[in-house]
Amino acid sequence: MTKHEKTVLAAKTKVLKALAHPARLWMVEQLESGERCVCELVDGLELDFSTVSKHLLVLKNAGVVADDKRGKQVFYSLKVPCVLNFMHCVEAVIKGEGEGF
Amino acid sequence: MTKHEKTVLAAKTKVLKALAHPARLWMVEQLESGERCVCELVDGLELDFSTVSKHLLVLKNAGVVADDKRGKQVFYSLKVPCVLNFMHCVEAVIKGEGEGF
DNA sequence: CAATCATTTGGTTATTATGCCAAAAAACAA
DNA sequence: TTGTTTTTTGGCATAATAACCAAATGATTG
Repeated sequence: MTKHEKTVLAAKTKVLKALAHPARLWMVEQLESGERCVCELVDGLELDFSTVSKHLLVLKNAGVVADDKRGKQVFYSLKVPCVLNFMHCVEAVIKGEGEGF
Repeated sequence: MTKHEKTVLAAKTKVLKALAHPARLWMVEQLESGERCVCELVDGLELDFSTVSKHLLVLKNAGVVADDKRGKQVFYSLKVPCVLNFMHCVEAVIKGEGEGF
């Protein structure tokens, strides 16, 4: 494996890791229907404000979401909606349909 | 969030976590062009046989790959090829194309 | 059966991730 | 300015991952 291939692999992995946590995946799914402020996400999850904030940072660093501060609130939005298409495939895995898609 | 929603989320997360490691993702990509025995995957990665074997177990438990023992060798194959479609989206994230797909 | 090859399992250690609390910032209101 | 609201940051304890080595298993060959 070349150095470049390793770099590409690491970059892909970073995105996947960002999505690979229930709280983060839930937030990404919420953002499918539009932006949300941090407080709305905290309400949905049963986690500390600081914890949610850190999860959002992980998603942001991976390039999955964008943040926009307006007044006292920070609104997060989905930068790359295609990540959710994938979930249909994942659902196929879950249902054990195999060979799908 | 209902108990059922949590269960679904955990199942999706399991698949994503399985893919979210460079060695495992690399192996999945290799399997795109057909089954491979463990030894072939060990050759490509610079990892111990036992480490590769454990990574394959993670992928198997997540439902992403299937194993088939034939003679002394165990062949792994991709159960759900659609996981690779997703990588096009991930590549869009990496390139910072945003808004893609 | 003994020896060998391919793979898995068990155990240990190092690194990374997660969650909470407390405190700092940033924007606004009084 | 002082206080209030919203979010982020720092620190710490605990849990989950990942890698290696050594040993065990399973299938085949001599």
